[in-house]
Amino acid sequence: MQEKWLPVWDEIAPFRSGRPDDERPTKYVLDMFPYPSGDLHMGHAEAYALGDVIARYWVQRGFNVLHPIGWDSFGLPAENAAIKRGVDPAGWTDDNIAQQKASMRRYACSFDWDRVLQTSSPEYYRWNQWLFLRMFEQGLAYRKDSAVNWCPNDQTVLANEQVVQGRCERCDAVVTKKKLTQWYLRITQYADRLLDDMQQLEGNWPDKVLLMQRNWIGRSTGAEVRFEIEGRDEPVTVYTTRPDTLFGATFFVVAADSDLAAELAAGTPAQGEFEAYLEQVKAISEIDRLSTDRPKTGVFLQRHAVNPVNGERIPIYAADYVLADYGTGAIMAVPAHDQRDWDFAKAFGLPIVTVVQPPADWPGDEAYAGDGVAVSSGFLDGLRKADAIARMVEWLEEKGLGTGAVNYRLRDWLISRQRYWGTPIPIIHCPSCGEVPVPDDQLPVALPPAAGLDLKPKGTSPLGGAEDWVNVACPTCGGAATRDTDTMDTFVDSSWYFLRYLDPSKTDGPFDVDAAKRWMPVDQYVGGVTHAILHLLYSRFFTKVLFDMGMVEFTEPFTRLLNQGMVVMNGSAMSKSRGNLVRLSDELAEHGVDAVRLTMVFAGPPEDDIDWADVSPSGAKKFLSRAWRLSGDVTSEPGVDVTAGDTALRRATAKAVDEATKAVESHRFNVAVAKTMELVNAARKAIDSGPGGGDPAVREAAEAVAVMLSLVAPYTAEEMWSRLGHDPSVFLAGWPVADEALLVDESVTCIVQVAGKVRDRLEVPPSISEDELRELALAAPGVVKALEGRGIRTVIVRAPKLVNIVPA
RNA sequence: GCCCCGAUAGCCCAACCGGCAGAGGCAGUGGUCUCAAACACCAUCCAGUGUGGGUUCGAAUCCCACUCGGGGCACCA
Repeated sequence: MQEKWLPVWDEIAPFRSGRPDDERPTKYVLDMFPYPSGDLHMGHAEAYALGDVIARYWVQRGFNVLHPIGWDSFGLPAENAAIKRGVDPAGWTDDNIAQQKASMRRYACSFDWDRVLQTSSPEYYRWNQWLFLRMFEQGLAYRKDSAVNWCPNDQTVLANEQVVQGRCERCDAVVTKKKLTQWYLRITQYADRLLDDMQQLEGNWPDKVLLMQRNWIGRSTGAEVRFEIEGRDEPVTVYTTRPDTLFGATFFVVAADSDLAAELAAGTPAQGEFEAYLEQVKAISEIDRLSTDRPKTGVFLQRHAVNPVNGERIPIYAADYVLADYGTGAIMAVPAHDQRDWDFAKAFGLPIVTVVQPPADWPGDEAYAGDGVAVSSGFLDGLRKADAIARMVEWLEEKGLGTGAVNYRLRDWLISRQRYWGTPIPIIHCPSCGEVPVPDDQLPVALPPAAGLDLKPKGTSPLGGAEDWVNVACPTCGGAATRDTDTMDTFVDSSWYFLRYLDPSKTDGPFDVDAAKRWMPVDQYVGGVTHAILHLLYSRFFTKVLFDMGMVEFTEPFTRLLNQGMVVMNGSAMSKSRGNLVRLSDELAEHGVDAVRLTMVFAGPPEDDIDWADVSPSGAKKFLSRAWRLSGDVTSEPGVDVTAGDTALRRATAKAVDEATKAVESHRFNVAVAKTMELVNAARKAIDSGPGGGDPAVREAAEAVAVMLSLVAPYTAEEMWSRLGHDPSVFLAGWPVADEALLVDESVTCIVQVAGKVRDRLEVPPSISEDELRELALAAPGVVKALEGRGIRTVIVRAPKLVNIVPA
């Protein structure tokens, strides 16, 4: 069947979305683009089957649907594979893309093949560079020197987001810290908008994803407070969410790995001890550092700060439980009301002063962080937490000692990577002019050929080895200068690709601004929950930057988001090492494309994982042939007057169509399939033991089945459509419309309960009045019997479906 | 440790606003067809909704507590 229909579909191109005279309303359905690391696998098969249902549904509903695909083709896996096999990453990547593309076509995805893109092509990454330069101009892209996450295995830096539990997200190596000068994107400048604009997504994105994004951004409100330091001209500012506990601050802690700590320790008797401690801190892996039950360590720096509210001298410690890159890298410690400070105070024998009254039954063996009345706090005494915070901020601002402040967990996005297979950063370093952007008309800064370069990870970018490429004249002064040798994080590529699809071959800009007005934002995005934070957050950030640049008119790129689950085998993720890998190609060979797709869609709700051991592709295949046989048993001609058909079957058809429609729109695709199965069963019955295959209602049902199946099983549906006497393609046949009149039942079965138990049933017209129904119910034999002369307390009537009689 | 989600038949899953627990499928059983088998078709078995309370005329559905499973966050001051 594949050989038969693929060329026909190529001819018709039912899913081409770029026709200029197309007057259908538009929809943009987007599947997350794949990484070309090999052939498609089961996970792809699930994701694309689900995206396809949505895209094909809207086409059937008469929309001009943009459903594009491309490849996220830059990145470490390609490079690592290329190194291992000693081949060029470009060639390797292109081979995989060709293979995946062929598989997608066989899998009959409704992609618009006129809009394909791949991020590793210079025509694409040129615009990464262009966007980077626009951000550079606005100060949104900048270079800074700091301790960064370093993956010793991949020999490259990682964004905060790519460190999971202290390990490299990709290779699981334990991440270390390294001091480097790196490029960052100032995403923190958009933190508030990233948070607040989530309102638009509420209800349309999974709650889970919104929650994860909120947590990731981690906005907290509090105050910055200035502490005088003895023997230092400048005060040191700390950030706290609990300014109401300022009277309870009994010591002061600076992050051991901060510059401030080194400065404060310098020249004190504690310097030697501090330096030894710092060495020790650096030696601890991120993993150990992150473990929360680790005992508190630190060094007294032999210096003191002054608590601004009461003038008390408090000792300054350097410790590693304070983070250098959050807030100001220094804190006021209030052991009575912060568990970490409590633990530290206990370890170092520091005083603990209660300034918020805990409840009477508080055991007092740990910090009390809850609400309560302020005590021993001067002007705050008697105020509850919220009021005390407000009062303290007011007081600090009056005295010029501090101010209300907001902080974020979110850090700026580190985008430099010391690897080859990525977008070169379009900056030239000139000894006299500094960081000079590559002029737009010299873009793209193309990657030098991999041949001759040492791609093996060694801590510096392989591009540094391409001397002809690195050494250039400074665009500003013409003097000898060098190119930046780092490449961009591949998440840059995927942060705006959805815009590039609008005109993937555009040469005078990253995307077609007018087309964006027509198509964007994406109506439905489909992809795995693995990208819940990274990719989605970055895409949202880029969209807001583009909005500020006036290039787009919306602030959120993806209106609705569907996260499909994973395909697992026997309860766990498939992997070669586990030996539970199911190969997509094997499944396709055994059951066929339609059966595999149907299995994916029918397995359960799309967001649930599919355990391949629990589902039945052979069952799916059986159903498809059952549906297909229907089309052969229809003996009436196309266009026959269906209103003359058997009413019972017509009702069944209307009901199935109606319910399947609702199910598809609410993404309960498994239910939509079940309704289609139901209709097939009803039609079968009508043919074998009802009015027979010649009845027009049977044709109506079979045609509805063909169209409904076209979302999931395109080959079978097209074959059915053809056997039913129609020209291709069933994809454009139009979604069946349920006749409203047929949806109203002639009579309804009314349940009559006595004390909540069903005692009788009545066949009543749907329009029956409450009073009428009450009377009928009270007279029903089952009711009379159940009551046995008992009195009646209440009768609850829910016409026309239910009556509940409560006996006295 | 904190937060979120889930638990319905042997299995995967349905069940609208609280109203007959079953739409669909897998597996099973019995039958029709067949020389026989497969296929196909027909029929049929199977749970009272994780546990314990509560609200209600009525709870799978709402509330509380717990158990188990999955996920997220985790020295962010």
